[in-house]
Amino acid sequence: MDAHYRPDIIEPEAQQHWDEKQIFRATEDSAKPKYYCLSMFPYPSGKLHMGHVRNYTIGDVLARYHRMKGYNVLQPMGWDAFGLPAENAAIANDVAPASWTYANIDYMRGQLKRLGLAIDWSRELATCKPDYYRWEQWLFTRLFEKGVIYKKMATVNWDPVDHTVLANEQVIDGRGWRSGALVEKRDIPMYFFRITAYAEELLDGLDHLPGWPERVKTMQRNWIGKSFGVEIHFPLLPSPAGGRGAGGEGVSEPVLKVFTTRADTLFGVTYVAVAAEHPLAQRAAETNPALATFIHECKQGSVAEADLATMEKKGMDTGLKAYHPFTNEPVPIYVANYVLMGYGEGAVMAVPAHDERDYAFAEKYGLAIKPVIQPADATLELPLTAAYTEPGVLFDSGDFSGRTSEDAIDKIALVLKNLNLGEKRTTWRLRDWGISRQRYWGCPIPIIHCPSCGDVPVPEDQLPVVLPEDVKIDVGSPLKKMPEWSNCACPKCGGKAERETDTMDTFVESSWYYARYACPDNASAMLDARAKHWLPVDQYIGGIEHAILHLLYARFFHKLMRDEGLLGSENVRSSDGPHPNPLPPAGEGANDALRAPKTLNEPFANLLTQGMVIADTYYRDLGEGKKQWLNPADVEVRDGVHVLKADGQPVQVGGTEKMSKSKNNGVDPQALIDQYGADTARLFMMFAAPPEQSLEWSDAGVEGAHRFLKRIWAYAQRNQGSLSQGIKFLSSPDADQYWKQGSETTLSFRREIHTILKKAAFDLSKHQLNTVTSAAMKLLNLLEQSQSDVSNVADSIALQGGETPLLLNSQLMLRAEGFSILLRLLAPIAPHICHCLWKEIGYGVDILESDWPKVDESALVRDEIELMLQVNGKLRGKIRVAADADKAAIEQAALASIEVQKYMEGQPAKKVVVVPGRLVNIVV
RNA sequence: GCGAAAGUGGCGGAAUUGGUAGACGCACUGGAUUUAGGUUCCAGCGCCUUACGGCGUGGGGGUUCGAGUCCCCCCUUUCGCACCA
Repeated sequence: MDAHYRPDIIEPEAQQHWDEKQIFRATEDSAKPKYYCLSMFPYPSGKLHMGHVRNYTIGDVLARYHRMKGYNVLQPMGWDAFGLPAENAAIANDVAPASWTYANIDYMRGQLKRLGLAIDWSRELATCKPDYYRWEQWLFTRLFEKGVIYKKMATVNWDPVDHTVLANEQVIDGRGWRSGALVEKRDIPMYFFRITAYAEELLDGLDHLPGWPERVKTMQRNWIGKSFGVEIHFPLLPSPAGGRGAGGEGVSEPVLKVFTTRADTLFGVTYVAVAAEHPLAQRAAETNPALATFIHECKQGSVAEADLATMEKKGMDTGLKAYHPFTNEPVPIYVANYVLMGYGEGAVMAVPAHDERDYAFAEKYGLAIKPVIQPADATLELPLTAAYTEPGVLFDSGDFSGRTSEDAIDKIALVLKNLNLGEKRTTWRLRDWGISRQRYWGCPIPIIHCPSCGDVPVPEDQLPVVLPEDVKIDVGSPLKKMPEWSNCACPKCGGKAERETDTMDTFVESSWYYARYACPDNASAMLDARAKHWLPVDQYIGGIEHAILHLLYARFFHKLMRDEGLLGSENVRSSDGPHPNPLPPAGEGANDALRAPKTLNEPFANLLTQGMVIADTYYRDLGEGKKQWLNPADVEVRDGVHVLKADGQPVQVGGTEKMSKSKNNGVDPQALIDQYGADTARLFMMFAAPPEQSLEWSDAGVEGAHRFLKRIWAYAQRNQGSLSQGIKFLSSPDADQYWKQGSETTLSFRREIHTILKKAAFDLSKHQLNTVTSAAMKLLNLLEQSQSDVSNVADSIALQGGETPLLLNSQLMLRAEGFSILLRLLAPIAPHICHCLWKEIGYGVDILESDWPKVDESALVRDEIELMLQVNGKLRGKIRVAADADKAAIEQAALASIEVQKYMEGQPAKKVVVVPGRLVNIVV
């Protein structure tokens, strides 16, 4: 054994051992229960960042822990390889997106391997390879034929200078990021997934995901946004006296349809507002140049909802009127920039008295504000100074006055229905998923446009539609300039036709990769029986930023694949059933596996959303509001001042922010691993913060983590002889006898060790890995303290292999047992050093094959316990009582305590609260 | 703007889930070892106070014998908002 801890030597050795034994290769034929542990796959941006290291370390710790607990673990890895950055890099560096991507993958794969992750690399996949995306195209054609995918117009950001569609990210302050031109909205045809058809199921499914964080489920529920409301028709012509109702066959009275969740406020409507794209607005604009100009203005700006919601609310009167369905009074129709054509009916009824946005709009344009709702137990103070948005009781509302909001909504809907002027409706905030992208580096949409047959899906035998990789990129997709690629024959009529040149949203690839890992080598089917074996994913780990979109799309795809019969027939719309691979017998820590039933119609049974990695920022003012951001690695503290290492001059300290290129505060994980080794990097990441919280980078913290590993190494090195002696006693048939002969000190050390282990097992079940790490540190502290309990005599005898006095056996056992618990507890977090020491000391050949340490409950038993004494809730003292003392005895002992009597000041106890095992509170 | 979370020493964080606030680590201070730097080891370390003691978990209020934890209001920060991944 080397005298010094040398990660540069032991880490490659351990990794070579795992490689040669193919120890992480997962097979389907194991008798053990399966555990599919998946971390979100990386986009191959160039090199790993700290967020990756954190994500994959968390996943690896859970994978290794479950392996030691006796599960058949699958942990795969792949590449989310299509996407916008490859096209930007291609323009910047004059390389093809494909070769840039493949080079990045090769480099990053090497980095991941250097981290020592327990990954089954035989299942690696990259979404930009035809053997992956061909199945996405295949599924697309099936869904297109089923009508789950359809085409319609949709609004995008249009750069009028570059003549390209822009991603929201590429719109900065309403302008294109390269051209600087004011962005416009433009309608183009796009393909859509009918995700709204699954809205109900996606919503209900959340109730069957106990292993998901509550906040993620809440966010998804709100995103799906089921709301019950009323569709109301505002006639566009005044009603002839006495009669209303349906028009004749196929002919209907012209109406303006709106949807509202607050039908109770209907009598407070003072105007209606329509989107700029609404047909009514368009028609009015034909004869109204000012309105036409305004509508054109509304077209400016991005389509991002955050922009739409924060922009100044503007509107203009169309001059048209709609007629109140009950009072028949005319109300003006406004065009408003905050009404979205793509949402609901593209029109809203406005009730300024009871809606904040409508109130502000009415104030601005001098529209009437008519209150119709008041609190149940009070009257409104008039005139209103702000919208009253709470439900209440109706007044000034015709026959409905006096009803509560809830009651009125039902009644109003009923009357409207009888008049054929509306009805109750359920609406969803969720919109269908538009997946067409006018970009090159993505999966081609497998559609052929034929002048006579229309949109024809590419037949199965012509798949995949291969994306040409050897291209030059400038502005716009090269596919649109490659007739040799896009010209083709119509599969139906054989006539001249053209391929679709749009590609798919990269979210499509990441919506099903988790299933393909089960069978990445299958060239004849998207999924096979192996997918049925491994799914659902038992533990999914990734950033909280994916809480809504990616996780919702993946859940949606799971249901699509199920309905295609791809996940095994018994998985189709079935309820819970027995698990084919039962859990190992319940024991300590058994609650850690929230195992999913195989029939769960969800892809991810348990979800862990890790926080981001943040770091300090430093900058120098360059004047004119410009800042030069300096990397933390180049900054140091001299005499309490932050200075740049290069010139020794002070720098400004910014905030602590997410590691990013723009703030230049990223710390390169490679440098960290090169300097300290993978185990230190992993240990620091796990220790510095609980997985779900953000993690603040700290060089000093890394030093601390490294110091701990060095201490472990030194301890093992120093005690090698007595540890192997202890191992012999532990495995001897007399072990129990030896424990019984242990000194009080030895037994109390052992009690502490097992208490720490028990707490660590509990923490692991909660995935609270920072306190598991601190448990390992506590164990080493204890073992070092207990050192003095074992005499030097014992050490030298043990080292010589001679007989030890009986009294010392338990002390040697304590060391050997404690250290073995420490190594096994730490093995998932710092696998290399634990692998090496386990073998060197002689615990066994491979720590991965050892059992997870068990708590010896008999070691936890104690005779006396300490109770806190409180007087009026304030801590005033402590007493020791027998562990089995009853309440009366405890109360008596507490009242007799000198500290308590001092603070009672002779007053009688009003009440005595005894919390067994914890405290006594005396109220005077 | 809407939706969701988080605020605890100088710092990262812990608190057996309503019962000893500050585990573990970092930083710092003192000491030992070392020619020195580094390393390693030992001790101390919430704030105020000479002390007795008091105060203390973003701010304000409430429930309770007892609140970091539960409820209400406010402030700040972070994440998401459908074409970044």
